[in-house]
Amino acid sequence: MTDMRADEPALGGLRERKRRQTLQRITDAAVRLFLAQGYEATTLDAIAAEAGISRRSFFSYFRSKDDILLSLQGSFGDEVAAEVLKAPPGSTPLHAVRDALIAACAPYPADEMIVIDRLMRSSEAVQARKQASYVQQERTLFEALRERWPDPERETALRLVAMMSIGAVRLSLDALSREGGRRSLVELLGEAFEALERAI
Amino acid sequence: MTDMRADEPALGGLRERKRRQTLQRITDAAVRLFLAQGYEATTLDAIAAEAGISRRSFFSYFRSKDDILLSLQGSFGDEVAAEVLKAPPGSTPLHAVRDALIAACAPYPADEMIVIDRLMRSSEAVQARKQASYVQQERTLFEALRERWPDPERETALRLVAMMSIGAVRLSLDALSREGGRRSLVELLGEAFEALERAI
DNA sequence: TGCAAATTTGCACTTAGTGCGTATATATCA
DNA sequence: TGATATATACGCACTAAGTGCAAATTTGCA
Repeated sequence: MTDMRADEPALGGLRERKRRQTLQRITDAAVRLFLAQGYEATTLDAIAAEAGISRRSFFSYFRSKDDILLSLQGSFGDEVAAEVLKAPPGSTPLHAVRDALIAACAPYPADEMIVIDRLMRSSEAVQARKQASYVQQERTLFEALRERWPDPERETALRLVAMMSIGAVRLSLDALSREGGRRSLVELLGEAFEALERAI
Repeated sequence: MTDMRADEPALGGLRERKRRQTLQRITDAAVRLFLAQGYEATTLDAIAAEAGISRRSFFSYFRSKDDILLSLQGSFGDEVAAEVLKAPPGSTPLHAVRDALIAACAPYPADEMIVIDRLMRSSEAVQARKQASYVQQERTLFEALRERWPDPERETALRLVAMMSIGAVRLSLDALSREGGRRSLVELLGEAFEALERAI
């Protein structure tokens, strides 16, 4: 389990490294238990024990049990927003977002996404917070779009682009889970945006 | 506080009537306390005491503290869906939804909506579940649309219509709160749909 | 009135999450 | 290297939400 790659020579001091390791250990332990016994049935005591820390210390890594699952989502929204800011001149907002999204999704393996999605559905509270995070991502995306196309006249239109794009992500992820991964997320996203453009 | 109107001659038996009264008393008590001390600072013990019931009985009226606030939203989504099913022949899906939404929103007073919205923002969990309820409403709306326009070819387009419509509701409610009620929800909804149609 | 069903309640329990004080490990600098 | 500051880990006691269960009370109805 020596997880240090040659090209990442132990970033930060020992303190930071240990912290990252512990964080990973907690996440791994939690996901293992969630898959084995279900989310609700897994107590924080069990997770802490499995990760080899005290119950109290858990809360210096996560604010709540829900946050473990939510952290699996990563900082997807920010990546997309950063990409949108770099959209080449002449491109349309919708195309820029589509390309950014597809580029950002491509690296993630579908089966992992499906597992995470299934886990998240097992808790109503987590599921709800996931929906809320879409709204947050929509906001982030809108801010990026407004910075890239600052014309005040377009503001409402950009709000709609953000809304429709995040909506497309949502519909695509739903479809991915529904279909059990028969088609890739990139493919589904492409299709969703195609439908979007046909409608427009 | 005799709350019986002449045209509603005590629906149901005494049991049902008392139950509705108690439900109302709990809601009133809770909202009063939330406004006075804030959501998080108000305990279930306090709500139960204020409503004149035991803490244990509270849970035979609401599944959780969050549910009190969520219940204030009403069954908006179902009303809209029912209205969409009755859309006149020849109307387009987007117009049908727009009209249904505007009709359904009209009766609710803006200031009340703003108060509820503000209360909901005071709890992250409640706010999250509110976003989740939008997703649910989107699903309900889509089902209604598919029933009214059953052509399988249009299914994806109808999914998008549902998404954009609920999105418009979300953006309009946000704007209502942001503007503090200077413009009515009906007006804001109309504007949102106008922008939507311009984009299409 | 008397019996069945629904409602209310108290009590004990589990779990999530917080505050606080202390011990221990790591970082920094002389 | 050693002293000191700082971050981390932990134990303990606490609050508050939510559940299961069984007894007590109230209501519906014959």
